[in-house]
Amino acid sequence: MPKSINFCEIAANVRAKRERRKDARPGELIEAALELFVEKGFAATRAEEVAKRAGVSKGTLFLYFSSKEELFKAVVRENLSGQFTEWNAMFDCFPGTTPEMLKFCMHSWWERIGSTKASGITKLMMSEAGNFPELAEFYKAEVIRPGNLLIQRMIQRGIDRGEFRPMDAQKAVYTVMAPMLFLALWTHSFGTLDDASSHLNPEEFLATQLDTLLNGLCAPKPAPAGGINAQGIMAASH
Amino acid sequence: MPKSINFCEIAANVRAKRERRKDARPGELIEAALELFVEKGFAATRAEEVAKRAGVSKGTLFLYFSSKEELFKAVVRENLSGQFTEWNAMFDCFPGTTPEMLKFCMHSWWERIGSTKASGITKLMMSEAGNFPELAEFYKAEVIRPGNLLIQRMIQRGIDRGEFRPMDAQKAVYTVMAPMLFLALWTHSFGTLDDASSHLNPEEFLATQLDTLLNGLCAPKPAPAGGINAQGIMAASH
Amino acid sequence: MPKSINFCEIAANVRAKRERRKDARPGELIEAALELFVEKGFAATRAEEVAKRAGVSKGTLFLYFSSKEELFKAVVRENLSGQFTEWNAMFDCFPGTTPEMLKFCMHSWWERIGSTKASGITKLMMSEAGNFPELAEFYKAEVIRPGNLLIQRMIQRGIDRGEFRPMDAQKAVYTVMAPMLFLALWTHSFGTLDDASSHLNPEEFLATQLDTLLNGLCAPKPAPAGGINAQGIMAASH
Amino acid sequence: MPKSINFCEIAANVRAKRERRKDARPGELIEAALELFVEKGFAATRAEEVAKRAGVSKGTLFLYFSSKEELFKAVVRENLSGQFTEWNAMFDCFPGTTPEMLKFCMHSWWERIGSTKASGITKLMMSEAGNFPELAEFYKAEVIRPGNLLIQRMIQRGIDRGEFRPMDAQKAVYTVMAPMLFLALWTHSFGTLDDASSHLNPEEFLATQLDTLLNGLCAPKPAPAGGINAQGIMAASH
DNA sequence: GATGAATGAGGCTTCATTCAT
DNA sequence: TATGAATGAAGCCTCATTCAT
Repeated sequence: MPKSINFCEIAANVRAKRERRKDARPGELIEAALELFVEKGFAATRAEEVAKRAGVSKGTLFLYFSSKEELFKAVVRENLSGQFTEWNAMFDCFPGTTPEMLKFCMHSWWERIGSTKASGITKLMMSEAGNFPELAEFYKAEVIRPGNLLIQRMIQRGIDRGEFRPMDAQKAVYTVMAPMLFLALWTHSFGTLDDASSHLNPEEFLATQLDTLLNGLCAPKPAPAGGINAQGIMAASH
Repeated sequence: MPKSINFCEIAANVRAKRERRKDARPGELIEAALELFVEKGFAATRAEEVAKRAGVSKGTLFLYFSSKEELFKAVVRENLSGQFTEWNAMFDCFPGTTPEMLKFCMHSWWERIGSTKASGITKLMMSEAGNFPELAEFYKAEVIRPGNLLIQRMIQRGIDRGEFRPMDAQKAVYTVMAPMLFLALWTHSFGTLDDASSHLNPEEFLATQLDTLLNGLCAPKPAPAGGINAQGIMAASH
Repeated sequence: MPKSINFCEIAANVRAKRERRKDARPGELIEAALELFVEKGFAATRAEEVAKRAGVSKGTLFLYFSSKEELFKAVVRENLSGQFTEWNAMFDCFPGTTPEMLKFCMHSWWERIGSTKASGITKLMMSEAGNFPELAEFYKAEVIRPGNLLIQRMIQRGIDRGEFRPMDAQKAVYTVMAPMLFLALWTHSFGTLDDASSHLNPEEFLATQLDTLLNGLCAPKPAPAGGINAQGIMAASH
Repeated sequence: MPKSINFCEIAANVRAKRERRKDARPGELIEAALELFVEKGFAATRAEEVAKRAGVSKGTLFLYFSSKEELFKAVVRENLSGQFTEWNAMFDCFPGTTPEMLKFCMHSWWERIGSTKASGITKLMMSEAGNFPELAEFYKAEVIRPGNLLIQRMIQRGIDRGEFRPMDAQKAVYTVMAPMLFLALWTHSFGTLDDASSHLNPEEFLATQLDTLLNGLCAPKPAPAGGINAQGIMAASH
C-alpha cells in the first residue's frame, strides 16, 4: 500500500473526484432550487440564493443552467416527469385488477411526490402558471398531459374489463386527480398553519378519497343483497 | 373670461368633486387590484397597472395604501366574509334533507364564489399564503374556520338524522371541500390554457363530485336488493 | 402685479416648466449618449454613465428609451436620418448645375455632420456593425440607403443633363461617398493622434477630393481653351 | 499493463510533445484571435472562443497572454510590418513610370492586404484606436508612418520626373490612401450586409479610383489644345 | 505546462416608492 | 388631494480571470 504507488489509480482518482464533483453539481443545484422554489415561489427565489444553498457561486449556477427558467424545468424533470416512464411501464404489466391499480398509483404518488418536497412543485405551478406562460406550457406537456393520459388509460382499462361502469373516461380523470392535487395544494398553503381547523391527515384523506372514488367508479356487483358500499366507505379510513 | 369666473365656486366644485370621489377611490383600487392579482399573481402585478385600471395615477394608489402588500391585504379583507352569515342563517332553517342541503351549498358556492372573480381570491391566497403568513392567518380565521365549521355542522346534522352513516365529521369536511377548492384552483391556473388535456367543465365536474360524495356519505338504504348505487354515479353527470 | 394674481398664468407656468423639463430630457440624454458613444463605443458606454452626464438617474434614462439600443437609434435619428428630409427637398428645387449641387452637398455634409460630433456615429457604426446586427440594419435603412439614393439621383441628374459623362450611377456612388466616410473615420481614429504623419486638414482634403471627383465625373467640355475647371472648384469653399 | 509500461518514456514523450507544440501555441492563438477580432470586434470576442478555435483551453490562453488586451497587441504586432520592407525595396528598383508604380502598389496592396484577412486589422485598429491609445501609437509607428512615407516618396518621384504636376506631396498622400482604407473598412462593416445598396465590387472600385486618381495627379499631356486636366486639380486645393 | 470548473464584479433592466409641483 | 417624473435598490445574466488538480 505505501510504496507501490499505482499511478493509474491516482490519476483515475483525481479524475473521478473532479468528475464526481462536477456531476454532482447539477443535482445539488436542483435540490437547492426545489427547496427554495417551493418555499418562496419561482419569482421570489433569487438565483444567487439557490447557488448559495448549493454551496457554489452565482456564476456556477449559470454554468449548468442557462437561465432560471431552465433551472426550474430541470427541477420539474428531475422530480415529476421522471416518474412517468416508470408508471407507464408499470401500467403495461400490472397483474391485478384496475381498482388495485388505482390504489397502487395513488400510494405510489403519495410516496414519491405527495409526501415529498416534490409536491410543492404542483402547488408552485398552479400559483405561477399565470405569470411564466412558457413554464406553464412546459409543465402541461411534461406533467399534466402524461398524468392525464395515464389516468385515462387506467379508467379505460377498468371499463374494458368490466370493473368500472361505462363512462366518459376523460371526464372521470379529474375525479381521480382532484384529491391528489388538493392534497398537494393544501399541505403547501394552509396545511402549514398548525391549527385544528386546517389540519388534515394526508394518508387518511387519501384513503377516504380512494374509497369514495372506487365506489363511484366501480360497476355494481352482480351481487347478492347489500351492495359493495356496505363496508362503510368513510369508516375504512380509520 | 377674467371677471366672470367665480373662483370660489370653482374651488368649491373641485373640492366637492374630489370629496365625492374620495370615498370611492379605495374601492375602485381594490376592485382593480383584485382583478389584476387574480389574473397575474401578486408579484407580477405592477402598482402602476392597478392605478391605471382604477383610473388614477400611480401616486394616488400610494396615497390610500402605504404599500403593495397593504393593498393586497385590503383586497382580501374586502372580498371575504359576508357569505358566511347568510349561509349560517340558511343552515338553521333549512327545511330539506341533509343531502339536499349539501347540494344546495355547493350550488350556492358555485354561483356566488366559484363562478365569479371571488374564486380568484381562494387561488390567490393559496398561492401567496407562504409569503404572507399574517394574511394567511387572517384568511384562516375569516374564511377557512367558518367554512370548516359550517360543513362540519352539516355533516353532523346528516349523521344525527340518520341520513349519513356514522363517521368522524371533522375528517369528512375535507372530502366536501376538496372538489370546490380544486375547481377554483384549476380554473385559475391550467384551466386557462386551452387544451383538451387541461379542459374541464366545472358544472359537470361539480355534479359528478357531489354524486360521488353523497354516495360515500350516505347511509345504506334499508332498501331492497340492488343497492342505491345502482343508479350510476358518473352517469348522473351527463 | 401684487394682488391681481393670475391663476391661469401660474398654472400655465407650472405646467410649462414641468413640460419643458420633461421635453428636454430626451434631447439631453441623446446629446449625452452621442458624446459617450463616440468617445467609447456602443458596447463600452454604460447606460448609467449616459444618465449621469445628462444629469439624471439611471432609471430616468429607461423612462424615455426602452433600451440602450433604442437610445442609440434615437441618436442616429436625431443626428443623421433627420438631415435627409432636408437634403431630399433641396434636391428637388436646386437651381444650379449638378457639379454645384455635389459641391453644395459635400459642404453641407461637412458643416452638419463631418465637422460635428455626429461624424463619430459613422465611425461608430462601422466599428460596431459586426456586433449588433440589428443596429447595423437600422443604420443601413435609415442612413446608408437614403444617402446612397440621394447621391445616385444626383449623379443621374448630371448624366441626364449632359454634365457628367455616361456611367453606371450606382457604382459611382461609392466614389462620392468614400472621401466623406474616410474623413469621418480617420478623424475619429488616427486623426486624434497629433502627429505630422497622421495629420490631415479636413477641408483641404475634401476640396481636393471634390476636385478630383468632378474631374472624373464630368463630361469633357466640347469647349475652347481653358475649361470650366480652370477656376479651382474648392477654392470657392473658403 | 502494470510492468510493461515505461513511465519515464511516457513522461518524456509527453514533455516532448508539449515542448514541440509549445512554440506553436502563441501563433495559433494569435491566428484565431485575428479571425475572431476581425469577425466580431474586440469587446464581443470572448476569450474562450479564441481558445477553442486555437484548439486549447481557456486557461492556456492566459498562460501565454496575461490579458485579452495583450492578446490584441500581439495580433497587431504579428500581422503588420513586413510588407513595408519589401515595398520599400521595390521602390528603389522599380523600372517603370510612376503611374505604373502607383498602379502596381495598389494592386499589390489589394493582393496582400485588401483581399485577405489582414485588411481586418486595419478596420480593427480604426475601431479600437480610441480605446487603446497605446496600441494606436504603436500602429502609427509601425504601419501608418511607413505607409505614408512610401506613398509620399512615390508622389515626389512622379513630380520630380515630370509625370505628376507639381503639388504638395504630403497632402496628396491621403488622396491615395483614402480609397484603400475606405475599401478595407467598408468590406468589413456594411459590405457584409448583402443588400444592393451596400454592395460594392472591390476591384472595380479600386480601378475606378485609380483612374480618377491618376487623372488628377498627372501632368497635362504636352498634348494638343486645352485638355480637360489643364487646370491642375490638386493645385486647386490651396 | 494544461485544463476547465469556479468565481464575482459589473452591466442592463424593472419597478415599488417618493416628492416637487 | 392628485399627479407623474424621478429615483435607486435589486435581480438576472455575462465573461475575464483564477486556481486546484
